[in-house]
Amino acid sequence: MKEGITPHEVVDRYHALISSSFEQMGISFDIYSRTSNAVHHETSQAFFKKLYDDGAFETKESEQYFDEEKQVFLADRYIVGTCPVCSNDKAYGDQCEKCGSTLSPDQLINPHSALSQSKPIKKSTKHWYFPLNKYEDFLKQWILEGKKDSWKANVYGQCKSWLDAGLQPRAMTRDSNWGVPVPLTDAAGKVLYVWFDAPIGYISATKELTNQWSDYWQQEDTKLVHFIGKDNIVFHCIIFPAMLKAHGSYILPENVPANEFLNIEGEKVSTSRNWAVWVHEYAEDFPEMQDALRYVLCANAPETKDNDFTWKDFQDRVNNELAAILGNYVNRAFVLMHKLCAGRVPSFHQEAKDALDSQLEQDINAAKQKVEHSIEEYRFRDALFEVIDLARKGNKYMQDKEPWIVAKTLTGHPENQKLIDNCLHHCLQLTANLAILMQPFLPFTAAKLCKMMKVVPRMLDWENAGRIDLLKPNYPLPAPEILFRKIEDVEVATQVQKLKDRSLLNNTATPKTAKAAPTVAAAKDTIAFDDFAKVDLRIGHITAAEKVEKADKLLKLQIDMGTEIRTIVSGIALHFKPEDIIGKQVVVVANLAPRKMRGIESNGMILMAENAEGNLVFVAPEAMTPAGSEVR
RNA sequence: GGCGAGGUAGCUCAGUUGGUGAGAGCGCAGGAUUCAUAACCCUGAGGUCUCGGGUUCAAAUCCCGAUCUCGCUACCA
Repeated sequence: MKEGITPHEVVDRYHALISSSFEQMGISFDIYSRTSNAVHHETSQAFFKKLYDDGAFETKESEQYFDEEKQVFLADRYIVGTCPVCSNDKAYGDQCEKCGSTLSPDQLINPHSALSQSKPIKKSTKHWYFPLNKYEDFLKQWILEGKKDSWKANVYGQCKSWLDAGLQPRAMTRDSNWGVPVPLTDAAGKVLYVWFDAPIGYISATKELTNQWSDYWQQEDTKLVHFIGKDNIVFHCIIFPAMLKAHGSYILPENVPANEFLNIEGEKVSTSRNWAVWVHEYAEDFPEMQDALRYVLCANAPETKDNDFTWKDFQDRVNNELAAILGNYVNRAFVLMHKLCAGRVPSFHQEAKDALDSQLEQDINAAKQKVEHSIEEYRFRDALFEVIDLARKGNKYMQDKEPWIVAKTLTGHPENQKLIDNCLHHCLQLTANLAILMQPFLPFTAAKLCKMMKVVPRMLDWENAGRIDLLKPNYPLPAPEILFRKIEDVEVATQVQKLKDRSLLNNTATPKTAKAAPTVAAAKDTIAFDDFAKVDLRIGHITAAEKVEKADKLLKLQIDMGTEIRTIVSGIALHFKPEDIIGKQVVVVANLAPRKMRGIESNGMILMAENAEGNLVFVAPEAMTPAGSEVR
């Protein structure tokens, strides 16, 4: 949290920003709410109370150390005291780093708070645990057996992974002052665990929307579907359903079609590194082109695996699919109609109907079925493809019929006007169908088409799809407008450059870390010089490095300390290859108590700088400095 | 390390319960055309379906092993 801004103000700001971004892109919600509302507090508290009254929770009460000065409960590692085993007076509540003993805070002699140095009092704290393990059988049956065929492989597999590993009771309360208070008399200073109350927020929002909220949540024929990213699967598929089951009067999710991740230009999206395309900036750079972005994001959605958004691909898809296939189709249909049919919707002459006409009618109907089916199966990529494919069929139909060629025969054969009429009649009806089918994906373009076809928005009702009598014959239509303009090469280059420039800027200008840890002091307390002087910092040279087996993050380093070679285990394996760091200078905390990691004793610790992304940089002297040199 | 999801033409992806010579879109090459946003339409080239074993009359599809990518998880003070 930045200086002087309350969590509530942060929520306000982002709620507004995100809300307006959705609006700009034509994404609307029946209710777009937040969990800081009163109705949500009531709802989630009532939910909790119901489970509580039913005895669904297990409480675990424990005497925990409490810092009276800071008014917070202290996590084990924020308690320091004397180790009962080796008498080290800097032992932590969970472990003594000198002798490596695993400790509990109670074992410490003369414990004190690491936050304020004050002597913590023992205070009893109680937390309510939801015994997920008791719902394992239910979840296994419900998901592993019941959802095997309907849920996506990535979702099903992730759930199976959790269930096979075995579920544990999970604390549903926290000691904090931000959040929804636990609705019990003996729970002062406690709030609901965020993943307990957040999904209940869906229920709260429904209540906010309508008095009929229970129709959405308590009727057997309601389908509850969660559209989420893969990082939220466990909460929506395991924890929330178990909660709903425990409560007893709610329906369970029908499906949770979680998507994978979307990268940008080959890199993970990161707001802190500013590797992102911001909606409000897109809106500025590409005015009136919301549908272009909507199209590309949907056509390239990570439905089955992680995908990559690139501006080049954006350009290709907009230019080749939206502009050349869809936009151009509509345009040529309108232009031809103006040239060959006097600017009016031509009649269809049954007597001149041929096989191509019948085929097109079938195609229109089939397209509706396919789009519908795909949407119901949550296959939006496929659905969108079918929309474009229908335009493709329209282009082919027009090409096969060649009304502009037929027009040249009119002087000798005036009856051929019927062929032209039939062709354009169908082409226009197909355009109307395109408007309906594209509406869920490209609402701005659908609206534009309505205007061009001079029909009311109601024509876009889904039931109208497949019909070939949507436009009335003899109805005069205006000149067409261009639906999609092309994206120029320079625009692609500009966007890519923008992305890179900004991200670079962010990397050099240390971003604010946004660690949400309210019970932990942001800055450490002042220490006396004597305390600092106890730390023996030295320059070391890495002489050897190898990966530690069975540990992804650990490297076993040999460090030349001048007088000795030390073994230090460090959690940097994800950032550096062993062979690349040999010879590097590092700053070593030389008098840190030894600690065993993965069975290897580590004698000291090397200093690294870490940015908000968790990227590591060596802290080292600017110039070559002999091993063993002191750092002060 | 354990677990999950992926690895199919240059790119993005389809490939139902194993079975007619492996598909689509884009890109590329060639052709045709001009109503249209140098758009559309036609034709074509391109893949030892990540690799190695196995089961089978038959495997992209099933089994075992390896490898790469992403995620969850453990180990990082």
